[in-house]
Amino acid sequence: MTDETRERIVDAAGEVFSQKGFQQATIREICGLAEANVAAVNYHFGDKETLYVEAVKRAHCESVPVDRSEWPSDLPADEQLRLFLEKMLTDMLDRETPGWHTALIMREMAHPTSACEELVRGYIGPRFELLCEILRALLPQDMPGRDVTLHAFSVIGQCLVYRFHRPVGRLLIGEDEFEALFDVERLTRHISNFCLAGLAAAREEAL
Amino acid sequence: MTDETRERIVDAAGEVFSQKGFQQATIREICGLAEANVAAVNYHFGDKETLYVEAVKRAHCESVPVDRSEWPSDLPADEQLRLFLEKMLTDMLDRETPGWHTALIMREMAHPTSACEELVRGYIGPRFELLCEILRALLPQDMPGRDVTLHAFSVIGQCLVYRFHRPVGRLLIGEDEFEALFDVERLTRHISNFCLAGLAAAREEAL
Amino acid sequence: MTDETRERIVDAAGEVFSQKGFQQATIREICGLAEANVAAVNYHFGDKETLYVEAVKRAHCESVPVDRSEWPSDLPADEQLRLFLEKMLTDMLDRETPGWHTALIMREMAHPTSACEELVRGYIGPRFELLCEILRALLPQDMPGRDVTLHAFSVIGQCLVYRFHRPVGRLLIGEDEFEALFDVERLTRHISNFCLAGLAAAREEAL
Amino acid sequence: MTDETRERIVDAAGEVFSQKGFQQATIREICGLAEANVAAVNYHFGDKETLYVEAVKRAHCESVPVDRSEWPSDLPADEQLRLFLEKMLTDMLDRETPGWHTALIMREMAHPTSACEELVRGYIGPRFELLCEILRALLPQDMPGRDVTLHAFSVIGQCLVYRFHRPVGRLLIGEDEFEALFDVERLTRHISNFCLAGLAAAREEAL
DNA sequence: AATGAATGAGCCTTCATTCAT
DNA sequence: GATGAATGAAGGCTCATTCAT
Repeated sequence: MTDETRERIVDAAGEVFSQKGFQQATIREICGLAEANVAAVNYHFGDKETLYVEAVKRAHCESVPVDRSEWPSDLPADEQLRLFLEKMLTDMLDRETPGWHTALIMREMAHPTSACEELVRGYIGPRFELLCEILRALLPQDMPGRDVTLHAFSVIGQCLVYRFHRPVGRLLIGEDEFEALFDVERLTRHISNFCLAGLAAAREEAL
Repeated sequence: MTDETRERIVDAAGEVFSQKGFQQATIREICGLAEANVAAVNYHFGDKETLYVEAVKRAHCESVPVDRSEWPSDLPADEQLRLFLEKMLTDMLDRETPGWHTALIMREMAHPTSACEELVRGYIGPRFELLCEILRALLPQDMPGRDVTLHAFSVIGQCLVYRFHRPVGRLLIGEDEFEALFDVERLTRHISNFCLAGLAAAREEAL
Repeated sequence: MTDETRERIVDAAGEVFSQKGFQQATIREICGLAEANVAAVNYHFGDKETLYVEAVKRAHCESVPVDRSEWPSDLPADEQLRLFLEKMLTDMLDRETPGWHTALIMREMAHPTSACEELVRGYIGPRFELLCEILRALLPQDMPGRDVTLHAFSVIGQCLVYRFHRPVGRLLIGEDEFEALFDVERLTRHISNFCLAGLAAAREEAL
Repeated sequence: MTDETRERIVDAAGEVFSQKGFQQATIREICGLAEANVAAVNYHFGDKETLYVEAVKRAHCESVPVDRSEWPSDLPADEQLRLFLEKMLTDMLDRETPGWHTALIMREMAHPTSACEELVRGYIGPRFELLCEILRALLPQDMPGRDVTLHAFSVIGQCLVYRFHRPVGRLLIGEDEFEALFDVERLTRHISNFCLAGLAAAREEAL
């Protein structure tokens, strides 16, 4: 009850920021949505930027953390990759997820601000680490870290493209056609197959 | 003389828009760079958005077109893919290229506006078509178009990630480490190997 | 405990008001300095202006009063004038005096507010009266009060100029040069000599 | 006609600034008075402060300059001093003078801003120089410059007190009584007599 | 008695746009 | 054809004040 307004503002801010970005979003709109006074932002956060950082922070703090103790590390590595992709694609593409949390994180990935550093530390970093570990099990043991990284980016890039270039994709192959691709299961299958083949080739080449 | 000003404005607009984006760029800055009057934009283009579209248009019109007659279609398909990747990565990553043309196109890919449609028609589309044709030669002939598209996105996604998520990448693995990856030759080699393995696997699976 | 906060606020207010003036000072800064809540000002004083008046009141209440019983009225009038000037200049110019009391009074003299009336009654008035009495002893006995007043203003004006137009003075004759004048002894000597000559002339003329 | 608005704004700004000071004056009020748009200030001057400086500049530029060639240097020095005082007091006290020019200059003398430096250079400085020259003719020739300065401040101080401490004066001796003193002729006579006696004493002492 | 939270009015500034020449 | 001048809407922010506890 006491800091209900503060909460409402962060929530509204996340909503608006995730849709319009930092510059385009206005404090007035945020406060309108939060049914709060414009001055409340200044009171609770100091300024617009701090509010933005706060929203980003909440976005990743309230996201399901990568709990390594819960990760099925005993699964075969290829299954782990499949699982990883499924989770990642679900997070990014699932239109059922109502909140603005992921949307804001994604926006921050495209337009990093001062909030990005912490986002990388607390959200992106751990996930990236996990992916690298999985890949390492699928790659030659003596492969230099840099090459593992290249593979990780290859995996990630194939997912991100659907999130960040959706409008271009819709124009490119037709709206319906593109939207039909937004099927987590199908994409998971395709990308994991595609990647596993690439990884296997790297293994063979190393022999 | 008469439309020299117009030209200067479009050029300055491309410069500024590509650096700051549509909203952040101001007409005053553009006109300052173009040594023109603030009112000139509205006089010549009507409004800011039209000027933006004009700049995007020029960006892709003056880009080297994908001249299919010049494309070495007689090369082996895997060589073509390698070549395609090299060109794409060079365009996107080469810091030597001074102009704003590519930068603006890339920005439009991330934040599509009304200008995007034409950009897809005149710039992205043809390149995407070319890629799909190359891939079709490397994939089972009876593969449905939708699956070819999936492969095309897999190829493109691996390239775009370096362009659009550079800041995150730098934070993720360290500035120097990440910049060291920005080597067109290395990336071309990695991505083409990775993709060719994936494509080969799709061929085998179809047997 | 109960009105300790109140005291702290008045003290902080005097500090801040004396440095920044009424408008420029903010309740937040005052309360920050007093380690009190922003609402405390309105709670204890009603509004900002009342607090200001309170600070001015304390400034002159806690100032050393002109205790006529202690004033060496038996001294020769010219010595009394010299003493008066020395006290006045010391109060106004002595940089050693740390408190905000005089500073606030001086500010109020330059920008009178509603607090001024009481300040005149309790602080300035008595001092002015004393000066007039001293001058009357040095002027023709039948001189009209209005002319005595003129002389009093002449005396005061010569002192105030150093307090209120210091910045201009520094620009006018150079910073170091001007600051060198800020020597109470020197100024006392000069002004008293100057004035005594003027007073003597008035006496002679009256003969 | 062309920059009529600009002129109107400076004029209105001078009016408002001279009455309310820099902080208290609002662009809105100034533009309201000038019948101009708020944005016009930004267009013509960049910001509020620059406008203020501009107003101060005009205030002293349009003031009657101290044209040394027109100054009656052949008059006896005591007559020159009388004349100087008359002019100074007229400028400062004459309620007939309609413009805001002097009022703004006076305000700047009490609360110097960045505009003060130029004001001293172009307005106050020359007048001060003139006064010093006059005084030098009335003081021992070998008197150190610093002591001449002291005398100059004594002269000026007696004038300024009527301008800057009028409210206190009114409270001190009664409104009507004080306003009755605002007679340029009477003040000129008193101050010049008072000063000439002081100067004469300094001469005699030097013998 | 005292305070953290919230408010509303207002300020300076910015910007794309329009107007008058 | 082209521009300097002017505009109105809006934005972020500040501040004294009030409210609810």
